[in-house]
Amino acid sequence: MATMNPTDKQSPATAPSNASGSSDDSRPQKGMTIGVVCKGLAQEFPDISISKIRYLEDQKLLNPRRTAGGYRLYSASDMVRLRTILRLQRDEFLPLRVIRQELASGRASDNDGKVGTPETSPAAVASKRKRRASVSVTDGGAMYALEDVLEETRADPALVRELEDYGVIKSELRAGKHYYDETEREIIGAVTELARYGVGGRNLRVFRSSADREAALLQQILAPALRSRNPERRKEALEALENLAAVATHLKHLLLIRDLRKIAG
Amino acid sequence: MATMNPTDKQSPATAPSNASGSSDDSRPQKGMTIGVVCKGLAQEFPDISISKIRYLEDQKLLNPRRTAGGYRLYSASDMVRLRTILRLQRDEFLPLRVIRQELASGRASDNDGKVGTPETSPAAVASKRKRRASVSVTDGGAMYALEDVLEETRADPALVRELEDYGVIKSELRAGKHYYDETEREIIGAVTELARYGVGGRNLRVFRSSADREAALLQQILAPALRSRNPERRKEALEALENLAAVATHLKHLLLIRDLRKIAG
DNA sequence: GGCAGTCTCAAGCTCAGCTTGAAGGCAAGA
DNA sequence: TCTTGCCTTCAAGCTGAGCTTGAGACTGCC
Repeated sequence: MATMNPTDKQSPATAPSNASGSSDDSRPQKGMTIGVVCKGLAQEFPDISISKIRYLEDQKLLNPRRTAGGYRLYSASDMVRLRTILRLQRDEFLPLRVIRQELASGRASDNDGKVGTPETSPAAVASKRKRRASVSVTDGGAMYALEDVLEETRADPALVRELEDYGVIKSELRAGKHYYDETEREIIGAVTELARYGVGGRNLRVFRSSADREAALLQQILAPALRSRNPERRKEALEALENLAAVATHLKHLLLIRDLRKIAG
Repeated sequence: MATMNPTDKQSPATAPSNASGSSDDSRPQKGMTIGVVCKGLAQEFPDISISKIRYLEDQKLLNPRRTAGGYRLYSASDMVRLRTILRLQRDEFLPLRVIRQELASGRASDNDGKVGTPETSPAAVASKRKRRASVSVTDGGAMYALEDVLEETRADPALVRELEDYGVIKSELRAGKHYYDETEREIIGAVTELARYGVGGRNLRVFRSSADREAALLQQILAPALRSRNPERRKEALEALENLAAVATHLKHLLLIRDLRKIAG
């Protein structure tokens, strides 16, 4: 659980109060202070901040307990709620006003469930909205440990190693552990999916090289604007890059489908 | 005009510009001015305004034709697009930046059926229906005349000829006129979009050849099943093919984004 | 020719969603 | 107890998205 918070002070367990530690998780059951909460969320949500958490409370999205002295104390379920809020905001682009309603109406489910919530609602509701993140050129910055990635994607460790060997993915080494950003994680997920159909690691070089070629092409086209000192111009170029990537992907898909149609019929 | 689309709404009722235009509108074929468009959308979107429509164009979400004098002229497909934009904004709370990408990537579909339809059907059905014909290996069969395609996509005729020369698209000749299926039409649309950013026709060979290679790869993997006489097995193989294509496209997009991120700095 | 409709471009406006700073209180180790 | 760092509130400010407004000029149609 290495964190990358800008307001970093890095030390794993600055847990205030003890462990009444009933069970499995090393989570301090008795409630965490706002700073601890913030650090805990920083890896998944790099742009979290203490002031933001306070702001969310101000907006009636949270309501943690308080100590006698007025300190906020966040329980495990507060954490779940907060995580849900941040996910809805980041992935679904919902405004806080709407998130508040979703939560109030019990519609927002958290499929992550470390906490034993019985998950009464139909799964259909949960999967209704798809994840839209990770298709942006500007990286979010969140990092995930190898073990987390493996668990989430249910990928074969050998496959991951193979990918790393082929240079398809590239991890960051920190404190002897591999960390991956969101894109790498999704790449691993996609590759795992392909592997289920029998597409092996060696076939992926095809994909990689064509991606490289296309990237070079797009770069060439936008090179002048990208090199510009003018920040406005640069920002526009980055947006153009994203749009170009989206259109190019769409085009490639269409071409692929067309080819496959020939094959199929 | 001379479309052969089964879902054609050919009702040349030259009714006066009725403000309601509820469901099946009369086709003011030649394009509407911004004021007319605005009034036409006012019932479904009360907070629409002329300046807002212009703003959306400024943000690269629309690109209507112009008269010689500079007046904007909105076609029927412009209207569809605009309506989609407004719906995504109002119902899905998507920011314009994201809507732009959704549209560019062809992901945004227009399922109407607005008023009070409870949509009780399970999500599976909805998402299946949401899939557009042009991304399915089983062709819908609709064909469009060149002139219609040109008008709808606003493509440069020279570009289309170039694409045809490069073998990127292939028309069917019927009664001396070129006809294109839905996929080709979308390919032309995507290419036109790319052309706006300066990606020329000759660059598209890169895309084509990699599509060919990938198609060959997928074919190889599914060849036995595809050759099967058993119709069930064949159907499964076709489904697998579509899934593979979708995942492969996603993977390619991720790889491209990753490369672009390096480029972007 | 006249007049409603439209054009561009720059400036401004509003609101969501935070951030910052000041002035001070709480918790816990030395 | 003291000290140090984390925490508190509150008010003010900032930034970007998403438009609106106004000025001044042009278009298109009767």
